[in-house]
Amino acid sequence: MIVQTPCRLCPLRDSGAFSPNTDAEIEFIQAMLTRQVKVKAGSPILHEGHDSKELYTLLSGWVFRYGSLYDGRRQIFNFLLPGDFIGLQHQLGQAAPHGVDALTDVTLCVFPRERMWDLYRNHPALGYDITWLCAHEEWMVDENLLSVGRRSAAERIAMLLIHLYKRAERIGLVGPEGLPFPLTQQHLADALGLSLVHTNKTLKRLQAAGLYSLIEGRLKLLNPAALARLADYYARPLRARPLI
Amino acid sequence: MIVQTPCRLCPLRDSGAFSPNTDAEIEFIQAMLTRQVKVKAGSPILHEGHDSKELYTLLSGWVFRYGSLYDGRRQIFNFLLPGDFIGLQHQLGQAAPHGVDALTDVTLCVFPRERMWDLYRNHPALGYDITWLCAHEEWMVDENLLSVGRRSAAERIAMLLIHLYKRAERIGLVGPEGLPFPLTQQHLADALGLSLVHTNKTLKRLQAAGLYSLIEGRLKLLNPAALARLADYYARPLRARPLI
DNA sequence: CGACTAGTTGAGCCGATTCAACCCCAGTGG
DNA sequence: CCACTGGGGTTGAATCGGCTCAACTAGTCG
Repeated sequence: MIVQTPCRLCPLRDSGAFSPNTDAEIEFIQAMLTRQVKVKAGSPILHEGHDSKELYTLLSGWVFRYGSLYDGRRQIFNFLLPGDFIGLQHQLGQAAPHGVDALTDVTLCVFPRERMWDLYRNHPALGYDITWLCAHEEWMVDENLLSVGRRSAAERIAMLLIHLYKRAERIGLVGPEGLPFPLTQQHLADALGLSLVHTNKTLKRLQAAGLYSLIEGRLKLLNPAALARLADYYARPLRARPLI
Repeated sequence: MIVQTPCRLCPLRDSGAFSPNTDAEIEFIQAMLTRQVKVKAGSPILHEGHDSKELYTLLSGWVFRYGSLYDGRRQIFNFLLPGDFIGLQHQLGQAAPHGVDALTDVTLCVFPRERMWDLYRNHPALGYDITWLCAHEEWMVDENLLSVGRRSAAERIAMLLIHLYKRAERIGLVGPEGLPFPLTQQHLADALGLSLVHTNKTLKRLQAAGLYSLIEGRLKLLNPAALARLADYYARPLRARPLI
């Protein structure tokens, strides 16, 4: 498949959420990019237990990372939004410790893993950025672990809704009608460490309490303050983040 | 405080668990090292909500990383053993999203954060290694999240015991009497997302079933196969890991 | 000798789970 | 055209794993 837009004109960079790169860096990224691929909603991107020779940047769409147990119990580790980087956790030649599935139709920028080394050598700033992205993702998993380990069902839901909303807002995904929200209740349950039924009931309770609305697949936070209080959510100062 | 041993002779490197570095790299690390510090068991190393200008490599002792909620509920994200790197998640000038406490008496190698940039520029391989360490730590948090989200109490405990034991074994911490095990039941509970009381009861059940023993602070896995089955644990192939 | 920390154990309760229906809607194929 | 199917969502009932409360032991430290 042909690359539609050159990295220089990457639509993500317009959102203002990402830190600028030098022309040389962008050129290098462009040269490293082997192709773009589209993946259908619901399809796997990386298989649990297989290795992959590629890394991806999520250009558009939603994706989630998960692990599972032999009997099918599944835990979603985190959700990835456009601009996020996929595949760092996989050591080359080693089985993937987790799976990655497309939540919506998705466009990916594909990078060969063996070029990574060139990146670190030729553009140390980009190497630094990749570490940043990795640390950032770990922070998100930490947050989720704190939720699953110590928050009640309602608190977990509040946290997840706020957090996803803020992230999406940052990259310009929130329109006047709210945020197009592709998660099913099963996804929520799997991310929160809850059962589907209990997720549903708690969701309804929060909705009835007027904390949020979800109409025609669009999420609105009707009472962000109450949600934040419930979740014990603190907004971290927003700053530009790297984009590879 | 004076640095006791030069990095070249770092005792950790003898365990065979770490990948070798070139002389130039080790020299660079040595030059970056500002000092070594000792921290008493139970003392904080990084404060939740404060920023730090330093990074650390854990030279000896055990440490844990945690987050907490306004009312004191605490979740331990992971435990760090000698050779692990501390402080990546903190953005410079940004409040730490988590705290790090010493579990035992601890020795740390201290690196100034502002030298990181030099490291990436002068020794891209070391930059690559740091990314590796970060990805590895994220993987451990993933594992823990899978436990807390989807495993039963007994399964969680089995998983944690095996995992800690294997990691400690790898770096030569396991002696003929077993593994010196510094965690209290409160630590276990906080790591597993369980209450102290329930952790205690489940622990006793597993012990009575002959799966492990913990005498005089030393852990032995009496029935590793049964533990692994219970936890749905798969050993990943062991390979040398970077050490900074 | 308190005072404090870590561990142990029982009783009762509750949040979350499982099981089981049922609804709505969008495909899809006869 | 309609019957059938499957995915997503909703709801009630019964159950249970894990929680809280509470009391008690053993060891250690000043």
